[in-house]
This record gives sequence, structure tokens and C-alpha cells, in this order.
Amino acid sequence: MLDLRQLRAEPDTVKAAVARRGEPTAPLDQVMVHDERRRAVVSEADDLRSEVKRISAEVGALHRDGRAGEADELRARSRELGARIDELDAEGEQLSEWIRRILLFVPNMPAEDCPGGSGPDDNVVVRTVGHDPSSFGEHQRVPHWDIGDELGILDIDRAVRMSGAMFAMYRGLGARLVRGLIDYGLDRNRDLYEEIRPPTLVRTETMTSTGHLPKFADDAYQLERDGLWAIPTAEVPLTSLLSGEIVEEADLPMRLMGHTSCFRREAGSAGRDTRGLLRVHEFDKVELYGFCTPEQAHDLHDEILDRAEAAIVDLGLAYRVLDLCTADLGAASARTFDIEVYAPGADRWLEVSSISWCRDYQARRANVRYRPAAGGRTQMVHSLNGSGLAVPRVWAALVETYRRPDGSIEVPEALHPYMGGITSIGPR
RNA sequence: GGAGGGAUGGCAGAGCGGACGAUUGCGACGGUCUUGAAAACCGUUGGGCCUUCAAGGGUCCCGGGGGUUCGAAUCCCCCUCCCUCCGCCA
Repeated sequence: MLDLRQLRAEPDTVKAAVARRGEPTAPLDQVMVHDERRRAVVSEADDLRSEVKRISAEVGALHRDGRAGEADELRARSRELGARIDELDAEGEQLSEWIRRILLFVPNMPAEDCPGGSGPDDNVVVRTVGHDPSSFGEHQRVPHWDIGDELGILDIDRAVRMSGAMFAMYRGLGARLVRGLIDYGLDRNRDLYEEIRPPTLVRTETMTSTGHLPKFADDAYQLERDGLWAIPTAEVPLTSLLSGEIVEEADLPMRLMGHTSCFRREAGSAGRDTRGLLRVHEFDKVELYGFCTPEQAHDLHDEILDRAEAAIVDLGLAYRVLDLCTADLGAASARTFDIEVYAPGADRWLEVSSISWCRDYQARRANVRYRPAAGGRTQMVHSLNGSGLAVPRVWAALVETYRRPDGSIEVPEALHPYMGGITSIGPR
């Protein structure tokens, strides 16, 4: 959520930033109108309340002096004021609600250095690392769904029978590889990041804090009977880890990581990327997460990107890093870098990580603040997140990249410790 | 799912219609004393909103919401959460 105070203080800056995304700014004008009225209403109500308190004190004094009979007029006056206060309060609440409802739908302001653009084509390729897409051999040009069948390590057909399209099931060493990748993703960040294993079903408020609700409800699985939602990423529960809390500046930056299942309805994607593991409704992911001060945010953003990237480098996959343009940015993000790995068999770049700096947008929704060491008002923290390792697409790029001419798969060295010493996956 | 008991400041724990944003203890922070420390003593020690250059002022918050009243932490109703017992259960 945007900062109402900032909007009030520098409306042109805020509106220009939102406009850079191609978002309408009329809602912000509406917010400012409501805000001005609200302040007038609150101010008047407070003054009247002050008067009521004074009268009540007088009435109390008369009672103590045994002159209760003289209080009738005061009582009547106070009752009148009370009625007026009720009206003002009701109006104030209505205005607050309107403001909140509008603001919940307005996306974050892009960072100043976030590249402008009107669609995915305007994303900036920061660097491409690893092999050239043309450098892969014929034996690597087999898509992972075929490899999965061949080796019996991926069983899409039966997963679909159980759960429907875009669900996957791993078998044998394929399943082992999933587990290995998760541990690999966690262990390499254990030095600085506290491992969290959060719930995967969360309340509506929790989903609202990250910006996934109310606007993107169609993308999420909902358990209506219980008022719960299945998380699309560990970012959701991790953002709420400190909701409503005030931390000391000394506790920042706070680095967290979480492995969870992630659930996505992919409402707008029906029929696209349906083959194999390109896009699935349920998958495993290790998420890196950080709360920090505004001053620490840039460094922490770089750090999470470095770590997400290093995980791909050490697996020996070809990849590229994208600086997302204003049009492709997630609603909560001010700046996002994507990592895409190249899958030679599917001949596709697959997004495996999105490293976002959300400024105080999510913190304001979740109400996570810190007390500055130097004193002064509490401030909203900044939040950052990025996939440390998204299993299915890495799995896919991996088996395609490491397929040998004989059809078996070489397990990259970095994963040997996580595969119980198994170095090759052959037919069963 | 059934029955009972709870929810107050960083923690513990008073208050049960009027001068209570809240006694007190602990903790934390600052000071006095001390070669230093401890002890003792003194002081400080929540958040939101409005207003303000600032200082200050106003107002709200005793789990959440509603009600009664001139006035609610205190009385009434609803909800949520926690604890104990029973049932069920990985």
C-alpha cells in the first residue's frame, strides 16, 4: 500500500511514479479528496469529544458534592454532542474505508532506476551466462517430459488422472532429485538465513499483506469453508511473520528462508505452457526473504540476487538475468530482477527466480515497523524476496542440459552430496 | 465436536462505573554514589490519528466488534484467540 502521507505531501511525484507503470492515477485523486474530508471530520469529532470529557468531569464533580440535581443541563448538552460525534465518526469511518479500498488496488511505485516499458519485450537483459543456446548437442534437444517418460522419473499422465491438468508427479530418482534440490537450496544459504517452515494455508489478511489479495484472488486456491487460502509462495507467510510487530533496528536486516509447496491456479494461463513442468499448479520452492531498513535495501537486494544466481551457476545451467521494466513489475514490487534458465530440450527460457524489492509497500499492509536506533518515530521496514530455488523448472532445465548421448542423465557435482552419492540417472 | 476458565503496557500482575493510558513489581535505559562494578537512591521507559517549522496541544487504543451511560479497562451482547478436561486423531 502506498504511503498516504507521501501522497499528501508530494502528490505529483507519487502519481508520476504510478503512471510509469501505465496505471491510471484517477484513484489517487479520489483518495486525496476523501483524505482531506476525513481529516476535517476527525478534527471536528476530536474537538467535540474533548468537550464531552470536560462535561463528564463536571458531572462527576457535582455527584461527589451531592449536587447531582444540577447536572441535568450538562447531561443534555453532552448527549447532543454525542449524537453529533456519532455522525462524524460514521462519516470518518466510511471515508477511511473508501481510502483503504482504493489504495489496496493501487500497485507500488517503481524505483527511479527501474527501466520504463510497456510489456515483457521491454525487460532489459542484464547479462547472459553459460552456453549459447546454439551450443547444445542433439542429445540435449529432448524435452524433459520425454526424458521423464524414458527414465521413469516423471509421471505427468498419472498426476493428471489424480488432480487434473498441470499437476506433476516425480518418481524414483526424479523424486529424489526434487528432495535434493530443496536441500541444496536451503543448505547453501544456511550461513545467514534462518530456515522457516511456515503454514501453507493462511488467512485472507495474510494474503492481502503481500498484495496477492484483493486484486489477484483468481490466481489463488481458496478454502472457502474455512476462510483460508493456499499460499502461492512462502513470501506470503514470511511477510506476515512480524505483522503488527515493532522490531529494533539492531535486529535488521532479518534474513529468512523457507521451503514450501506453492499453489497457483494460473487462471490466465490455461492452455499455455501446458507441457511437462513448464507451468504447474503445485510445486516446491525455496524462498529467500529479508526485512531491512530503507538504507539496507539496495545491498540486500543485490545479495539475494547474487545468491539466487549462484545457485544456478553452481548447477552449471545456462541462464540470463533480466531487469524487469515498469510494465512487467509485480504489483508489490518497486524493482525486480528475474533469472531465467535455458532449457535446451524445450528450447525455452524458463523463469526460475524473481527477486523483488517491495520497499515498504508490503510492510505497510502487514504493519511491520522498526524503531530507529537514533530514536524518533517508528518506521515501516522494507521487505525483499526472491526464489532461492524453484524446483520444477530447475529440474526440467537440469535433466535436459545434463542428458548424455546414451539417454542417461549426469548428476551435476554440486548435487552429489544431496543424491546420496548417485552420479547418474539411467533407465530403471 | 462438548464442558469450563482466561485475554490489561517488554514481562508479571492490580484495578471491576467517575480525577485511569491505567497502582505496583521485574526488566531496560539515563543519572547520583564508586578506582571499577554491585547494592542503594533519583529519573525515564507503548502505539495510532489530527494539528504543528518545532515545541506543544487534542483525541483514540486495557484481545476484536457492537450496546448501555453525561461518563466504560470496569456493566451487557457477539466474535476471535489461548488454557484445562472429555471426545476424535497423524
